[in-house]
Amino acid sequence: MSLCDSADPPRRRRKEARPQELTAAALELFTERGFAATRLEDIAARAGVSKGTLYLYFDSKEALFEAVIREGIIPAMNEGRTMLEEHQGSASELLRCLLLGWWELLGESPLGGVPKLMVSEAGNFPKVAAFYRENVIDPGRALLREALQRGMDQGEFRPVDVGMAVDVIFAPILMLAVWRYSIGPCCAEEERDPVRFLDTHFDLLIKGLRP
Amino acid sequence: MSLCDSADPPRRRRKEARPQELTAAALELFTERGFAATRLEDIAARAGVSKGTLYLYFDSKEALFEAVIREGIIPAMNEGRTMLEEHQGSASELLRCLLLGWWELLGESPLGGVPKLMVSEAGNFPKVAAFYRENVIDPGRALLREALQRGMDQGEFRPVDVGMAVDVIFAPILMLAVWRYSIGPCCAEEERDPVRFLDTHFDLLIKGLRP
DNA sequence: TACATTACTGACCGGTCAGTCAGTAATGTA
DNA sequence: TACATTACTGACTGACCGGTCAGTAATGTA
Repeated sequence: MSLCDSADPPRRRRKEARPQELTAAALELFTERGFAATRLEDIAARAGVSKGTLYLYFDSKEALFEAVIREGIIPAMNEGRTMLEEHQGSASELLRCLLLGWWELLGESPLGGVPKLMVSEAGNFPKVAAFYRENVIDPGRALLREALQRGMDQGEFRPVDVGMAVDVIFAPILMLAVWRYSIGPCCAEEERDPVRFLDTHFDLLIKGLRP
Repeated sequence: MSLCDSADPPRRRRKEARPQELTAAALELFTERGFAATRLEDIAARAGVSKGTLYLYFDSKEALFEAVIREGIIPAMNEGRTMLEEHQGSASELLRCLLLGWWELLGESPLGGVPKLMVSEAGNFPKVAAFYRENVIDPGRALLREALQRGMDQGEFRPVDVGMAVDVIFAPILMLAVWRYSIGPCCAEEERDPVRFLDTHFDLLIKGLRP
C-alpha cells in the first residue's frame, strides 16, 4: 500500500461553479435512487466537494431538491414558444417540431429525468409539485393546445377535445422519458429505439387527426 | 382527560388475514410516499397491528415490497387473456375492451398505484423490476400485440410497427394511472375526467389505425 | 513575506427507523 | 379450571444520515 497514489486532488475554490455542479449531481442521483434514498454525502462526492460545502450553497436537502426542479424548468420553454410563433408550415409539421424538439432538447438530456423525479416525489413535496405544474406542465399544455387549435382552425385537423388530446398526445413521449430512468436500464432492451417509437407515435397521431 | 376513551381495541388473532392487510396497507403508503420514505410502523399501524407483527409475516422491508408487487400482478391478466380468446366482434371493440377493462379493473383500484411504484423504485430493486417486466409488462404487451395483429390481418387496421404501437397505445392509460398518484392530488383538477380522457384517446387511436 | 479573507473540509452530534426479542394475552384442549 | 400453544406487542438497540461548526488551506493584498 503506498500512501502517495490516488492522493486527493488539491482543493480548489470555485464559488461560481459549485451550485450548478451540485444540482447536476443531485439531479442524477435523485432520479436514479429517489429523494429519500439519496445521501447528501454521495451528491457532494459526485460534485467533487465535501458535505459541508453543500451546505454553503443550500440550506437543506429539501432546498436542494427545489433548486434541482427550479433549474430544470428554465430551458427550452421559450424555445417552444418562439417555434410556435414563427412557424410557417403546416400544423402537422409544427406539432412534430414541438414534440421532437422536446425529446431531443430535454428528453434525451439529463433533464429528461425530471418528469420521473416529479412523478415519484410530488406527493412528498406538494409545494414544489404545484410550482412545477404552474411553470412547466401548464405552459407546455398551452403550447400544444395552440398548435392543435391552429390545425383545427385551418381545417388540417378534425375537431377533437383539445384539452384532453393534449395530454393524450404528450403521454407517449413522457413515458419514453420516464422509462429511461425506471424499468429501462434494468433490462437490455436495445429494441426500444426512441426514433422508431416517436415515428410510430407521430404516424398514428397525424392519421388520427385527419378530417 | 379520561383514561377509558379510545382504549385500544382488544387484541385479535387473525393469522390468515394479516398478510393481505399488511400488503394492502404497504401498497397504499409506498405509492403515496415512496419506499424509503415509508416507515414500517406506519404500515403496521394502518393494518391495525404492531411493527413486531409485521415481522412475523415478512422477513424485511424489502421482502414486503416484493410481496406487494407479486400480489399486484395476479388479477386480471387472465381476464384479458380470455377476453382476447373469446371475443367475437371487431378488433376495435376488442382493443377498447382490453384498454377500458384495464382501467376499470386495475387503474381505478388501489392496484393502479403499482405502475407509479414500479417506476419510482425500479432502479433500487432491479430484481423486482425484472420480475415485474416478465410477469406483467411483457404479457400485457403480448395481449395488445395480438389484438392489433388481428385487426391488421382482418384488414380493419392499416399496417403499423406493432411492437412500438403497443407501447404508444398504452402510454396514455399508464400516464392516467400514474398521474393519480403523483401530481394529480396536489391540485384540484376536477377537469381531468378519466372517461373523457379515455374517449379522446380511443377516438384518436381508432381513426389513426384506419386503413 | 506577512496578514486577512473566505471557500472548503470532515469529525462529530442527535434524531430516526429497520429489525429484535422477552413478555403478554388470546385461543385451543382436557 | 388448569395448562399448552402461539399470535401478537412494544420497548429497546445499533446503524445510518441530515445537519453543524471549529479548523484548514487556497487566494488576494501590501
